Amino acid sequence: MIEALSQLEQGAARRPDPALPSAERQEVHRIAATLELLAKHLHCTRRVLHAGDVLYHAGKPFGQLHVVTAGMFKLVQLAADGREQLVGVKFRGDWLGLDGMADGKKACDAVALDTSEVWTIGYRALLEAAADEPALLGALHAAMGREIYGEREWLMSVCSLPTEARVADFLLWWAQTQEARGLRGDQICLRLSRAEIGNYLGMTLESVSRGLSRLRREHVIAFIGKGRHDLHIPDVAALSAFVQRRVATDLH
Amino acid sequence: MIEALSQLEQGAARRPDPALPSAERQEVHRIAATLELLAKHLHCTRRVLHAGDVLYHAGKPFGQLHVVTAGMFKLVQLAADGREQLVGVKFRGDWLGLDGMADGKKACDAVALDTSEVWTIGYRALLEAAADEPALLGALHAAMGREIYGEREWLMSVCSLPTEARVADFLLWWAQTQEARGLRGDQICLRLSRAEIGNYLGMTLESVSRGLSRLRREHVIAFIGKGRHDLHIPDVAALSAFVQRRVATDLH
DNA sequence: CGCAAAGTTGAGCGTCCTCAAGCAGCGTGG
DNA sequence: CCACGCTGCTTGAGGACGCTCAACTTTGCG
Repeated sequence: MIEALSQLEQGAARRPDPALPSAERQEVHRIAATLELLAKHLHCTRRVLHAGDVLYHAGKPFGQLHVVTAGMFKLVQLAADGREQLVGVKFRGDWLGLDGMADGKKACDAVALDTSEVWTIGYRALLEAAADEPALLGALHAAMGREIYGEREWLMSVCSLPTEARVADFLLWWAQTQEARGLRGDQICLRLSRAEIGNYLGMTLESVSRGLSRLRREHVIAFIGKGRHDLHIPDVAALSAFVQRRVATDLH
Repeated sequence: MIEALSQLEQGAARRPDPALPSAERQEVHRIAATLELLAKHLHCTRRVLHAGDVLYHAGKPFGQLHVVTAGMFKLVQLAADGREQLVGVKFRGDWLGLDGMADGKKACDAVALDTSEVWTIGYRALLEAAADEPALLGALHAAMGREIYGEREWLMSVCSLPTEARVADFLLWWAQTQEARGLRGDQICLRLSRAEIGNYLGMTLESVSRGLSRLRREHVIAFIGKGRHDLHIPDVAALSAFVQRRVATDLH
């Protein structure tokens, strides 16, 4: 049981350091190791979804966990009073369905944003297999810890950054997330509408549009092709600097 | 291992306890059962802290988990650029230190807001004990699931409610949280300064003050005593209605 | 009693939202 | 093939909400 902790307790040294190649490698490796672990000890049902497909709906009984192996998902939470909130965007290596552990029911919808693949595993099966291979638990717990930490980071952005910086910070996060997974860190295919981004960022779609336009005008980003969904980030550091400038002036 | 799930998977079904009136009793019972479980199977170090005492600092190596048995804690996260964010307030039954599972280091500071008690357990010890009593894992996972869900709920408030409603929603959450734990649901001792509340809610301390004043003027809340920290909620439903009114008009 | 710290309240202003018009991409059908 | 309409995006003008700045009040503590 002790070995289970190696992954968890040693993973430590990592801090979000922009574009450090080693950090990138490490994340890629971590994900690959986790998937290998799952494949080795569990029966993983693999499923391919296309853009718009719903992996699960809120309210569905909990019992399965999913790991994204390719593509992207959005998580949408619905409040009793009808408010709808985009609460997360998930990439390769992220786990889906963790929120259902609270009360046995999924708390949100998970919808594919692109052609995606998930591996589905039973929660019970995971626990049973963990008796033999405790590292499985380590992987689950690390995923949950990342989920918690990531949401807090996000809350900080929403609470402390003005709209344009929030848009920039969002793109920065997206780019770094992709890069950490071995994908291109300088190019983003936004598969969310302006309205969805605005919902996620706590602003109107017009503000998102204005923010993106501002970034384009300052040559921090550039649109690719006709559509306004694919964009290029010539210099990630410049994007980061854009955010920091707003923080600094805001803290006065 | 299967039995471990009873708590998790059936907890959803609202345990049939017709005599006991509310979800309140259920939550109280759940917490008591969890604490009993921990005490029975683990060596829990009990520690009392006073207002201002730091339970742990960010960056400290992960290895221990804490369960609040009395009092209240705040969680403060510090960003690399100096921004400080209050990311949570924790009461009896809540777990502390879960965020450290992501990368082996605590991600935030935990500070007692009042005279409080925590039970501290080793993560390794928990895993080892879970081999005999799988319900321990169920408790841990449920706590993490609640953490994730709660943060998403909070994100929704911050993103979709105007300032005054956010203040009201915050008080409502606080009152309901207390009530669910068997404490008074109509009385709140805010042990946070206006500045801290503002930080948590993503607004300035002046806006918090104005929001509270507005609620007092409309007799939705009332201050108790000289200090502006203790307040009374004559009608929780009215507080809830105050929030909903803002949602409705905002959704136009 | 006096000082420091925290909270309240008001006035002015800036950011962001609202409303509205115009534009671009794209599928459909004449 | 282009007209057409639909949807989503952009941009502008005006206004409202919330922030800034500042004065004042209250509380708590030596």
